[in-house]
Amino acid sequence: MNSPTIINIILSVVLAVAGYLLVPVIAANLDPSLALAIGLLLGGILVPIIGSQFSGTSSVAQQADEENSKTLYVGNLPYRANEQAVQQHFELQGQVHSVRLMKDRRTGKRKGYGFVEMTAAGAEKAIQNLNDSEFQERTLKVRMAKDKVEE
DNA sequence: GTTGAGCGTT
Repeated sequence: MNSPTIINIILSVVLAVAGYLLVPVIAANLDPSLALAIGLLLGGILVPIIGSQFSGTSSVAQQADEENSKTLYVGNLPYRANEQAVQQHFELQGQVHSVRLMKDRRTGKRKGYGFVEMTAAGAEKAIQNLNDSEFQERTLKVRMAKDKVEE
């Protein structure tokens, strides 16, 4: 479950060893220990980027909270609503991890719906309290999101 | 600058 942490360590070591072995070939007069340091540095920079491509998480601190998080589908949002307002609205029900308002990739115009990721307890409360409730003159639709691995 | 059912992001 928490394999990203282990994978990060392994990738860091692999990159460090690779740097240790490759640098003498590239620059024969360079200190091998310096190559090891460069390898570790590359690991520290690249691994979080690579890891985020797989798990969607970039911080170890977030993983504990994301373990029991659920994604809500929120429809009928007003076009003028921004993520901050939506997040503050849902935070009244529980801890909000992320808010994604879907917009057209070309024009950037909002499509009027989005996804709110929050704790399981907060998600349940949000559905009960925020579904069919008023938000900036609009009646919200709040449900559990499809597909994505939940719970 | 408009619109109004829906389930998306590398």
